[in-house]
Amino acid sequence: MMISTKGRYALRLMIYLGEHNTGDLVSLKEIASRQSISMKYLEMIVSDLHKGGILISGRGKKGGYRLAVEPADCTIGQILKMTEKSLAPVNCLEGDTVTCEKADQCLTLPLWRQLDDLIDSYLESVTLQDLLEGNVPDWREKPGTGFNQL
Amino acid sequence: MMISTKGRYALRLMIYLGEHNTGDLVSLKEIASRQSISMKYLEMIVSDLHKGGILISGRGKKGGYRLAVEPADCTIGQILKMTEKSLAPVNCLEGDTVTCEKADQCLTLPLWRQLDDLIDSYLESVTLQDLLEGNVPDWREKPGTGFNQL
DNA sequence: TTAAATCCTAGTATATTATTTGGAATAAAA
DNA sequence: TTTTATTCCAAATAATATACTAGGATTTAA
Repeated sequence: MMISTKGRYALRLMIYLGEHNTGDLVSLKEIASRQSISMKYLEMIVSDLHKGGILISGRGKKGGYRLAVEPADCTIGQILKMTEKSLAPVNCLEGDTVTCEKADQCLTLPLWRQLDDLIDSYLESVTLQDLLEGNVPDWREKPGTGFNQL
Repeated sequence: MMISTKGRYALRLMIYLGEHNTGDLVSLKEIASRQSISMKYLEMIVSDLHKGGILISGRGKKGGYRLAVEPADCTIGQILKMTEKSLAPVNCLEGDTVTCEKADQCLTLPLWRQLDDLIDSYLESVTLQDLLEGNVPDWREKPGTGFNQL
């Protein structure tokens, strides 16, 4: 499994805020109880998203969070990259450069690179808005359009 | 990371056997030393591949392993499914059926299904022969052909 | 001044992955 | 027939990563 509960919770949180995108702040307490997620765990997740700049927060009583971006401008890839350490399908591709000394003779590395690129491209092609609308793009559909046209 | 060292070692082992595909048996000792992998760890991996029917083994002195299939008929997806518990990108999709009670109202599930299908399709589109030739298909190339035509 | 919230750091429990240990069974070679 | 080199099998342990909790400081509206 490549995407942990942390990333999945982050998505569910972003969806919740997208569904309650009125301009008012929503408290973690509310989200935690509605989504049955530990509030303390959510705090850590929200912290990542806040630092990533896609959430606006307000402290003190009546504090909480709201989206800092338009759902249509926020990709799933962006969200997951803020919360997951890495989206790479293999260890070899974590970090910016491949450190393995056998990299230049490795017959599998090109495979992992392709897979990594494929996954990243797909996740960057889907937006929060798509999820909110229940309109997740089908990668098989309409060859030459949408994802296949990237 | 979705693919563990176990799966990566399995691929490297299959590649080694593909490169020494003479009909003779190759011992784990040889593979372990050439690939710098613990022999005892390889034993477990080879056991999975053997049970999966893509290796032929011989016991006793002069024993070892060789491919039971043509490299062109053996997909990377097949190999990885024999060694990895699951190739699913999220927990939710492990096992045959989705057990989550909120599955029918989950706005993220369709996304995970698409991603899972995309990954599986790509890994099933690449064969051991492709890796041996250094010919890993580029999913972006030639829209409507190869992977894009699936 | 109180209450309800964010914010921050660190600790712990759990699960998964990686690897080792120890040996039985088999078969070729000496 | 004994030795040696191998596969085969089950279980134990070590290392790492993930999930979650604890405790409290800070902020702000009521």
